[in-house]
Parts: sequence; C-alpha cells; structure tokens
Amino acid sequence: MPKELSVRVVGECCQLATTTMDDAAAARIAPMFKALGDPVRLRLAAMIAAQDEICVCDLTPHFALSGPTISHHLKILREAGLVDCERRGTWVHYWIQPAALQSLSTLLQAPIPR
Amino acid sequence: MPKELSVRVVGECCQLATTTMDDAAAARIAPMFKALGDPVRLRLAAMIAAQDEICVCDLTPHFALSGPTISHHLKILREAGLVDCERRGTWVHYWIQPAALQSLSTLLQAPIPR
DNA sequence: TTCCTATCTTGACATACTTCGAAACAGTGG
DNA sequence: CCACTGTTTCGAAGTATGTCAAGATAGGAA
Repeated sequence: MPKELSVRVVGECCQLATTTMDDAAAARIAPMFKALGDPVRLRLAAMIAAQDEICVCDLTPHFALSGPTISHHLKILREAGLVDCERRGTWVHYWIQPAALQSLSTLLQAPIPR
Repeated sequence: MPKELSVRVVGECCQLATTTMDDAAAARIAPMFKALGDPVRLRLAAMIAAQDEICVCDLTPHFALSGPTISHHLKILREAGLVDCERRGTWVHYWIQPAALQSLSTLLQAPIPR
C-alpha cells in the first residue's frame, strides 16, 4: 500500500482539507450544498442575494413552475439556513443569510492555490 | 431600523448576486453543489483535498459502505469536475481539482459583508 | 504462458427520496 | 363576505442510494 508515498501536504488546498469533516460536520454542512444543488434553487438564491430583500411574487414569474413548487424550493433554502423570510401584510419577503454563504465559501477557499 | 440605510445594495452581498445566473449557468454550476450535497461525498472530497493524492483503498475503510458504493460516489465527484483520477498499476489515485472548488468559493464569497 | 489474487468499476435491481402539479388551507385586506 | 398571496398536503413520476454479482485491469506465482 503506497501510504508512505502520498506525502501529507495537509492544508495546502483549502479549508475543506483542514476542517475536521467528521460524520457530524458532514451531516450539518451537506444540506446547505444540497439546497444549492438544484438549478431552480440556485437561481432563486441568486435572485434573493441580488437584492436587499425580495417578494415571492417577484420571484415566481421568472420560472415556468407553479407557485407551490416555488414555495417548496424556498422552504428547502430556508431549512438549510441560506435564506430567511417574513410576512408583511399580503406579501412574504425573502432575504439572503450572508453568513451561511460565507461559511461555505470559506470552506472551499484555497488560501494557497497549487 | 431605518430600512433606507440598507436599500438595494445590489452586488454587495456576493458574486452569487452579481453573476448572471441564467438557466444555462445554473444548470452548469448546480451539479457541483449537488455533488457536495451528500455527507459521504463531502467527506470523500475533504479526504481527497487533504492530501496531494490518495488511493481508493485508503478511502474505503473510513466508510461503512461497500466498495461499489464508494466508487459510485467518486464517479459523481469526478463527473462534476471536482476531482480527477488515474490508474497506476493496481491502484486508482484521486486528487482534488482546486480550480473547481475555487470557482464555487468565489461565487459564494462576500467581498463586502453587510 | 496460464492461473490466481487484489483492486476498482460497471450493471442490474430494490428501496428511498425528490420533484412537481392540483386541490385545499391559512393569513391579509378591501 | 370575497379576492388575493403564499403555504401545505397529497399523489404520481422521476431520480438517487445502496447492495450483490459480474467485468476489467494489473501483477505475481507456478
């Protein structure tokens, strides 16, 4: 087994390499990536991030999907902690959670690109 | 909290906000997030990123999964462009594709946190 | 050479989860 | 009351995950 030959250059790629990605950490973080792993949700997240906040009624027209389906995708983004929302009168407003995006970004970031 | 102070800070959250996330872009990028959206694959990616390169035989023992299942997950990481591999003799060696991780990181990064 | 073993991938399959729309429900305001 | 907005529920269709068995590739022994 070539274990001795693959010299441990730990930490030279990115945080992903140095972070203790045990079972629990993976189970906590994976749902966030999973939420962004759907084209509709990725576009929804981008549209929400592009403004201070945005009404669902402004999101729906951009997709060839029913209201319930958009609502379902928004719920997944919400449960992943990537967005939050509040009802104000008739409309529900969504906004991005920058800290969540930042934590994912840091995880993937390469301080010492090779 | 005076809402006028944080009005329309388009592009101030992250690249995700400014990137043209049209249908095509979303379809291209989402599979990468999706690949990382599974706890097993996230741990695999972390283990691969933690070394210059690593043999499949060194990955498998860390999981309570069969060889074929690990191979399946590695294939998904490979097809997403997050890792690459090469057979050398008996063993197959995997390594991370730092550029792919970096592009995802940049997308999520918040240059001007708010 | 031929046979055998080890490593990894692929194919076939059962089970579980995702996605989506139709209908029903809940909250707001005229 | 009614109209409007958005969410939830339910079911059908599609997709993903995991195991077992078989195939492909490499290398060593007889």
